[in-house]
Amino acid sequence: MNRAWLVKSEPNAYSYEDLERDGRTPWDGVRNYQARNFMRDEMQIGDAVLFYHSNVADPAVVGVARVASEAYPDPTQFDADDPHFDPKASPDAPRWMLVDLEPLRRLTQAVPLARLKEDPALEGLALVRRGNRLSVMPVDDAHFRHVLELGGADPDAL
DNA sequence: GCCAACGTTGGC
DNA sequence: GCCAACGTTGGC
Repeated sequence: MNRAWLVKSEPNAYSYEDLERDGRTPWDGVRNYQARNFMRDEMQIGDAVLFYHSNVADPAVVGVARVASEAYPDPTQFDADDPHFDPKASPDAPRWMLVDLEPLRRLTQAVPLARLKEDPALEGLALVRRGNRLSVMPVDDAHFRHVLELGGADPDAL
């Protein structure tokens, strides 16, 4: 049984359209231990991932992606020219792990944060918990299915 | 190990 | 641009 997840991305930096264009992308730059642990320890190939656009006028879940690789070291941690460079990491002792993501399908209707917040069926969804700053988080299967339905997608047809 | 200072996230 | 929430850092 695959699990479901949600990742946040600022569309100015990397949008769902960018993921569709690229076909596949390493989910790099995550520098939070809890988020890393989810990717490193719990994500499995084939898991479904809600793709959320943050830091925009109307933040929303806009598409579904899929985990496309096992976890491996985030190469940006070793690159001194990269903004996500971590001087305390080395190839022998990597600190930050990531997985690759592939686009599955864009939602026919984006599901805005405001909509998620007001829906009693989504109570407990980590994204709408106050003060939540995680950029990678697990999503209950029932919540996942509900968000897809709100977005006009059939959860059984992924 | 405590905790104040600081930086970041992200909604509004 | 503001600011609340939260994680990290570093002095002690």
